[in-house]
Amino acid sequence: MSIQKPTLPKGTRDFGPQTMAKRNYILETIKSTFKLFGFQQLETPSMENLSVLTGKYGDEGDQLLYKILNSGDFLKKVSAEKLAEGPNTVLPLVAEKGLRYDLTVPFARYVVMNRNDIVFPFKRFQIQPVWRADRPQRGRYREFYQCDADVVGTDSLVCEAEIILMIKRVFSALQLTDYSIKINNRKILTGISEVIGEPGRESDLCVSIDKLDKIGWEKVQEELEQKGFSKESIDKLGPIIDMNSRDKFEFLQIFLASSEVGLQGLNELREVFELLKSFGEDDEFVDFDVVLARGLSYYTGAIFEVKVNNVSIGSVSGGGRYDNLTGVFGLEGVSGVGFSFGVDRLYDVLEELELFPEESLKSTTLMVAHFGEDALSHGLKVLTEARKLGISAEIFPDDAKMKKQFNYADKKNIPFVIIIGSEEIKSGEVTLKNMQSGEQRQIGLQDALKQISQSI
RNA sequence: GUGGUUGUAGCUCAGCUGGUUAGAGCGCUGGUUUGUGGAUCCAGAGGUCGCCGGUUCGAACCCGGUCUUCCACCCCA
Repeated sequence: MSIQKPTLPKGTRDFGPQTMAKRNYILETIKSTFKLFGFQQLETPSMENLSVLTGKYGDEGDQLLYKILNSGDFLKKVSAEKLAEGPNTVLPLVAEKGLRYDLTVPFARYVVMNRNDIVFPFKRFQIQPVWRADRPQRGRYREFYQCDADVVGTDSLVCEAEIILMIKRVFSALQLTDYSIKINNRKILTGISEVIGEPGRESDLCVSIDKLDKIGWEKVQEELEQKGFSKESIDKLGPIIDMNSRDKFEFLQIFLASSEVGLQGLNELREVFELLKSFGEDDEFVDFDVVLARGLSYYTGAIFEVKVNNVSIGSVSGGGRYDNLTGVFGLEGVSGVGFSFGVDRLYDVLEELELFPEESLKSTTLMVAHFGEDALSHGLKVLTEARKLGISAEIFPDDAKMKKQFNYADKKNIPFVIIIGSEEIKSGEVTLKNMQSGEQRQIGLQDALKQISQSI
């Protein structure tokens, strides 16, 4: 029997202790911010019934869903004729569950199932892994975490403003100082498509315009042409693309004059900026970006996207307002606005900018090193005393050489070591060593612990 | 899903157009120091060269398949 090397499924990762420490630093910051703004946590199962998931993400999305093979004899319902009809017929017969693809659909399902108990507006946040059978790349995984916050059951633009505030709070807590929160409104895009003479085609327009940053204006024009946009329409788009320096509100007020919905979007956006002022906040970091589209087709109002400047990573957060979250599950009229932090990408950003604080890496504060059995049992009391004071402490559990014990403390980044041996047992004191400075001296246990608590 | 790319020690990589017992640095273990860690010095352990098959007298090297990695497209966080 040959021993096989264990491997991880494609596109999945382990998070080791150091990685987890850093991830938790990010996650805790986000979580506390959500809570501060009155959001409550929701968790839903990793698996949903396939009927809940399919058809919600388009044909491509369905391809990317992980399906779970039925337990037991999963071929029970598959006859030879059915099999001959191909995979689309067989799939529902062999799999009735799937792994969640995002957090929005499970959330919608939850809202519908609990509509009588939920008090609207309902503010929930949810931080859980999702799965997609995509082909992995850097920063793209088959299992990754989403970090969503949504408010449903209100049209108030206060929610939009608060999303901006939450993003600002999280980023400032993470010491990020160079980033921009891009904001736009889907209605403005609709208005633009009307004004240029291509009404109802804003989806196609959005998808192409969204690539402006990546591929440039020339290529966007080509793509639009390919999609059947007329030359005149595309030309009318020109002023929008290079309006960056002018007053956007002023310009669009005139440009969109003939489009009711466009003007409405413009007003909504204006109000969001007004609300920010009412909060006593400025619009630092906030950019009105007319060409921000986001590929997602279900946004109907505000659209957000956050980019950290001068790093190689794309957007780290995004979201928007949508109508009718729960319509597919038979509950009409529940609209909302939500956004999401890309934890994995934030991690990469902080790593690239070296912004993880030292403290986020420390595990144990104090380690007890000892010589032999007597010293070890003496050391256990030290642990108890330390833990009473809230100092995270551990003892080297084996009877090992000092060198080995110190090595362990060093590798684990433990800042303090208390040494116990026959001398200390005799004198009733302990030897406290500061691992960073290398200083050490014999003092009473309580003094030593006091010193440690003060330094953390 | 389409096209390409990568895979040698725990890690980062050498390995000449296929030729005996596959190398380095870092790390690891032990010693120098049987009461002291983090750049000293010495010694040592560790590899079915991703996996399966083929070509060959002979394969880490060539061919096919498969898995994995990364990249572009599609799409997306």
